Amino acid sequence: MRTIEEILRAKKIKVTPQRMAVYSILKKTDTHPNVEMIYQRLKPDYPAMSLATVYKTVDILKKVGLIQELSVGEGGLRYDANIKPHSHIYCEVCGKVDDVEQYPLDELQNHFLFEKVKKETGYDVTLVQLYFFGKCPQCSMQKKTTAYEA
Amino acid sequence: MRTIEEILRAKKIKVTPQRMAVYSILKKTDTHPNVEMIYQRLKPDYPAMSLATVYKTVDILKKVGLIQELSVGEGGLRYDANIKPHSHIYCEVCGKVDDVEQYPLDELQNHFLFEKVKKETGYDVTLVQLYFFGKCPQCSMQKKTTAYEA
DNA sequence: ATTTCTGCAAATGCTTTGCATTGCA
DNA sequence: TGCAATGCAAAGCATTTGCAGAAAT
Repeated sequence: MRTIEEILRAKKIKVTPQRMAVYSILKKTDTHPNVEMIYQRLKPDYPAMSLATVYKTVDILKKVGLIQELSVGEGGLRYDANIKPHSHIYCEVCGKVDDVEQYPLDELQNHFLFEKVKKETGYDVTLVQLYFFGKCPQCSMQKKTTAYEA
Repeated sequence: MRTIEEILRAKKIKVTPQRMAVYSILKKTDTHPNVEMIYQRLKPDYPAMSLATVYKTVDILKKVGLIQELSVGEGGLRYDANIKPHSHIYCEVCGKVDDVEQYPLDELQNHFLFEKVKKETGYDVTLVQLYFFGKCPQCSMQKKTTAYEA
């Protein structure tokens, strides 16, 4: 089991406090933050940290395979340090993203399915993402108080 | 079987040439274009058409349920008039999006799975999207001629 | 006649880029 | 010391907005 520092150094990528900080934010949350959210959580401890650095850092961590990128359909992207296969669910009301362990993504992740898809499409398949969409418990409970109320 | 015009009028949405044109572009392609691509294909026949109108139109068609929106991880969004459950595959080299019929998305779309996910997450689940990622046949064949060549 | 939509242009907001300075190795 | 990364500010894009004129019902 290699440390993050070892993984980075092995790829000739310098280990900096900013990079470690971004990774540690992602490692200790399951809220799937986007760049702006990561930046805001970093600010108290790293007041000098630049948003551009967060953009560059998530790019590097993604390329190295330490984090995964999620595209839940908001325009922007979200990040997750949990790289075990698992799927996600997006609340279309509040924009929250939660993990879904229930569905056996391993089954989708397996070689046999990838081969099946390759046979149909001709693509070399390397990754699969499963997204659910709906309304989270908190938003469902919320009494409707908007202009759209019936 | 209601016509698109009827569906729009039933929701008090006016039927305009621009809206019909956007829908017809999507109806006759399986390339999952984004807003800019739709705009470019529309231009020859509708030189006065504005990009803003395309943005507004896909939004309306999506809300009405005539088209679906895809988020393949480029940042932007793509559109598909095929609203039958099916999954998609994205070429990470050229950015092409193809349909995948092979995987039985119906199975994922079914009530039982939605209930299972609801039981775990508490979410009211309304939609599922399955995305594959990889390299398309054309890009695989392409002799590597970039600076990154080995 | 009324209401909604379109097209334009401006505004907004997110992401990237260039570059001097700083910091890791 | 040498190379890479950071932080800043500017630039670059994509998307949204406001509104006057045009079009649909």
